[in-house]
Amino acid sequence: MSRKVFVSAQEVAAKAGVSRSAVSRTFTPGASVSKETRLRVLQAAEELGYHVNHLARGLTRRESGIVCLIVSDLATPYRSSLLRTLTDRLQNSRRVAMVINTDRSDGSVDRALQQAIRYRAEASIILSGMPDRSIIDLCLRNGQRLVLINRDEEQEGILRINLDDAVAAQTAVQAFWRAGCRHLAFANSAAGTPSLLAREAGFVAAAAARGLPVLVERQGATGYECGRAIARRMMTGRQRPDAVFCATDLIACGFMDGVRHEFGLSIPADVCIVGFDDIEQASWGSYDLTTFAQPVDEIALETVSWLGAHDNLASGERSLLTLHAEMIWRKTVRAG
Amino acid sequence: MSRKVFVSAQEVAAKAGVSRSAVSRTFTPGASVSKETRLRVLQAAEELGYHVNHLARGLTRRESGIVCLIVSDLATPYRSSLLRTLTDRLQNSRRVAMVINTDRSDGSVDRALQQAIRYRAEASIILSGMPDRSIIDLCLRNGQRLVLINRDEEQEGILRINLDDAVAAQTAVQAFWRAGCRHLAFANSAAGTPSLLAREAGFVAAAAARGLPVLVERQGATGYECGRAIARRMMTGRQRPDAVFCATDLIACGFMDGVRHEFGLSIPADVCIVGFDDIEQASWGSYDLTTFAQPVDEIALETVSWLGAHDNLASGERSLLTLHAEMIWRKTVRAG
DNA sequence: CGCCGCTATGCAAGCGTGTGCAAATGCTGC
DNA sequence: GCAGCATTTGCACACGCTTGCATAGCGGCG
Repeated sequence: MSRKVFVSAQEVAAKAGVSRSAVSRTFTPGASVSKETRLRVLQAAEELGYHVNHLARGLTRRESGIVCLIVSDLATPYRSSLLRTLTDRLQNSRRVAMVINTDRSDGSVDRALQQAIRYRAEASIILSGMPDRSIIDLCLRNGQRLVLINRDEEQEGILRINLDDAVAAQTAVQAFWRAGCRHLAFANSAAGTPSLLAREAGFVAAAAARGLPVLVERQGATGYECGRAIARRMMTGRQRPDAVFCATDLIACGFMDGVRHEFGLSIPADVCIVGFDDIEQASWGSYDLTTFAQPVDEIALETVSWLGAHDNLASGERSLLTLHAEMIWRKTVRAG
Repeated sequence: MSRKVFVSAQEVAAKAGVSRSAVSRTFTPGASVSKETRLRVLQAAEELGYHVNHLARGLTRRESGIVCLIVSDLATPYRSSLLRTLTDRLQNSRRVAMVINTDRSDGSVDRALQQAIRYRAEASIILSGMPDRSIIDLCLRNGQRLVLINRDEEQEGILRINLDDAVAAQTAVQAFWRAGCRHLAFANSAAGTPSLLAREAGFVAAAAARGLPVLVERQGATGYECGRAIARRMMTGRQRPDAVFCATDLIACGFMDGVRHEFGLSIPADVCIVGFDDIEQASWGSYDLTTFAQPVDEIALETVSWLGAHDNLASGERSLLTLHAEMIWRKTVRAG
């Protein structure tokens, strides 16, 4: 019944009594059509239910309008909120998002990426914490523009968006100091992601500047369970910290739950905590976590605006963007 | 530099010393090519970095391999986990996911959907709670197959996947009853989504079967805040419930935080709680929520398997699938 | 009136593939 | 050696669209 397939520009042209070119031009912004024919075409198109075939258009124009989002741990609060904002912004700029899930470690990632290349995606945005070098190469070699979020890769034609992790870490140290904490610790995962490492290094350095050592713990995959595991280790250790900076809000949530429910300690009286990301759960009553907000909106904005700038000629184009992560004060750090 | 654009089958053919058709057939499963030429083509393709252009292929084959995921509240735990599983499953079946974000209420949704139609997406999967009727129509009218998840639309050529919400609700009532609770309540949002309504109705009916009335509260948008608001209302009301079934885990989390932190009550001693979805946070130490698990894997599996069955001829095809939501026992309901 | 310049339109050549059809090739059995 | 058949290959057209080029129309100006 509705298997009547699709309407082509040809049919619209026939119905409107014009040439196929006229139809094409009607749907091409900036083309030369008279007001009158444009109207007739639009009406005919409306009646027939015509939609420009972007496969064909992409073929001739050599630009597909497809942007590919390469993401791992998609179901994680921070990632999913970034994904939401990006898809929203992209579709508001007349592009469309194709998402590639890199959770599996078998060959399916490569296969998926090749899929994206086959669709001639114009750009890839990599949200994945640790994209293979090979993925990046593949994208570039196939003429895609590339945006890396929180990732360390220096190369031509790619935009990197990072956060001022070191500054944030310093702010955290300062907050802890004012709260009277002198036994600092850092809770990290074993993932080794650049941004996580940067926070850790920044924290250690800022603490050292005040003459404070830092107990660093790295364990497991970035997430809630990792926080709980670290809580167990730290709180049974010889020297209990009284302030811990968690590399991630998820880690912080796990850490807080561990500290409270397994050790009966209270926050911030016994131990102060600061997280990073400002995921939704950080604001929930059970946590009320002081943390640093990922400037998700800004990231998305800068990304699509960079995609919009087609002049990828000058290799001197500003390719590294460092955004600010603002501290959100809640209740897990004692007032100074 | 890498702006050398793309390699076409023509070039591969030249390099391999065969006709372009041979190249095409090499990359078309089931086509007739001799082992020998296939090998030569593959090698040439490898060296040149050739990737079949799916825009062109989609054009002639009249199937794009694109599946469109229409989703609202993408950053929500349940939605994002469903999205993750779906993208994974899709790309494992040689398809690719295009996501359309319907959070904004302005025209951008329609625009985005039209975008998907323009790419000749083969199917749309609607995760959005309340898709406009017009969206559904548009998809169908353009020859897409349609999968509706937790949604009530009876029509030809579409697959509906629902949960046995009523059974779950009945199970919840039973659990509450065994725990000795006699003052039941249902915490719902004002969204009016079919599945939410089904849970509510099922709960009320099952309670009535035992002669128990149910205090029903509907408020705001589905989410954490909604749960907190309802907690405030219910706990200041004349008759405090001692058992509440929350339409969603997010609502349950908000409700629990409200009950605990604003009213100092304890769970499950003072009030038993059951949620729905089994989001990750439900298993966190601060909640340890007894809830019903969305069979996310099963949903994704059924979806792509249905997409794989190309015989959409018989209108009598099984188009409604009711999956089971299993109860996950944790700590928010007293043992029977 | 003739020419210029501008805008609107149509023609036709692509864009990179898939695929039906016919020709070519190779193999088998007589 | 030849008919008969299966397999492989190439040709050429189709898919639906964009766009350069040429042409037609038209108003203005000298």
